[in-house]
Amino acid sequence: MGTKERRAREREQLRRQILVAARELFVSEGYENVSMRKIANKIEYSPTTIYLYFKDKADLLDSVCKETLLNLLNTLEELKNDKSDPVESLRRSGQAYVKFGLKYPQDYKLTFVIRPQFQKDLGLQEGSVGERVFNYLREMVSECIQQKRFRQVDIETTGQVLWSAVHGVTLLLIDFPDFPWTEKDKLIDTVIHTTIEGLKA
Amino acid sequence: MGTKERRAREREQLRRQILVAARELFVSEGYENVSMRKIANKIEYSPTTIYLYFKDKADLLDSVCKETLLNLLNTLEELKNDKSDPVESLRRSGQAYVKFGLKYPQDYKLTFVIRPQFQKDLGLQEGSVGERVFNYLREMVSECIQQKRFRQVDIETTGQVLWSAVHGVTLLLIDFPDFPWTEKDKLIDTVIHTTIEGLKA
DNA sequence: ATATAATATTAACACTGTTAAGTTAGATGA
DNA sequence: TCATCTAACTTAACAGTGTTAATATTATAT
Repeated sequence: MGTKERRAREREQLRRQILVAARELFVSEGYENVSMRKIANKIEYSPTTIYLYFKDKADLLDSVCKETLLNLLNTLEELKNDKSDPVESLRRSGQAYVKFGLKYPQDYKLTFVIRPQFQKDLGLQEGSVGERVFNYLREMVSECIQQKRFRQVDIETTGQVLWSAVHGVTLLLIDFPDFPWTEKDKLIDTVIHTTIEGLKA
Repeated sequence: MGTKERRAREREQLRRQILVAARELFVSEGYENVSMRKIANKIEYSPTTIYLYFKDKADLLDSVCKETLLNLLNTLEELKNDKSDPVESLRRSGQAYVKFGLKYPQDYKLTFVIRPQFQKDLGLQEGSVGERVFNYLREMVSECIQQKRFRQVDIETTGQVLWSAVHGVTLLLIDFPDFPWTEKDKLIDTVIHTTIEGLKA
């Protein structure tokens, strides 16, 4: 009597299919240029079927972004083996963060700019992926402080400062591609280096 | 024979009326929730009249944002009399920038996030207001370097680093109001202070 | 008064997100 | 086996979108 399980599996499969189609379209055409009908066409279902799996378009976006955050978290945690000095670890994490944003610029914008516009009250709730990402940052920072490599600043503020820096440079590079930037990698390096220098003991 | 002038004046008046109505609605309801019909209703004209004054909705947004940039520029240039030490001047400019963004969060997002999404190729063209804002930053930075208060870094990169920092913290505070931030002013201070410290000689 | 130019409106097109009602197919129980 | 029930999906519709073309109105110039 595995029919119940099979049904559940099929259900999950279609849900994923929708999610994949939605992400592809959001990324290639931009959230506001993607209609439920376009997504439906892509998966060869009627538009209203999507509503059996997601509350509305914003919910669809929400799910896509949660996946993105999970990908970001995995990317960062791959660096955790790195047992070099904590400041160098933090620097690499910053690099990885920006690199992730520039590798998937549309996903990054969806997650950190578009989503907050539609989904209010995402204040990093208990156990969310967003919280886990920020916890990662906290650990990195905490290590630097414990080892007296940074001056005695509080962990929260320091984490937020670092986040501001990498978020800022990532978004600027994405949003103003025609601005006469310094060579990209140099700019990213300098942003991270400058911030870290400013935090040192 | 001042009828031509009067007509031109009236034309400009209506143009401004549209612009004001559009900004108010964009700010209170968000760009994507504002329809041409809503704007038209507000000024008691038919929707299509707007198209006699603006190419399309994106053009309307564009004009609103140019105004915002001008306001930002004026806000910053008021500080120019400030003949205190150049590092302190720069710090105050950073403060003013973030403060402006938080005072008009929707306008800030329209200008620095929404507009680039619709208006491609705004790479800081010759003589634009955006260029003038960045020039302001260049001057501030250049003064710090000339007086040997910063180490010998190139002006462009330094400017971009500072912009990244203030842009980042501004957007984060706007987009994630429910995040457990350090006390706002302290965070802003720390972001700017840290960046400047990292640039010092 | 009439022709001309500028300005504004009406009607329409092809879309949008979303809901309510209706249909179909497969599993369940007798 | 047959009726029933239920989950999955679709059709039709609503009120709204940006934008264009054609039309109407108004004010100026001749």
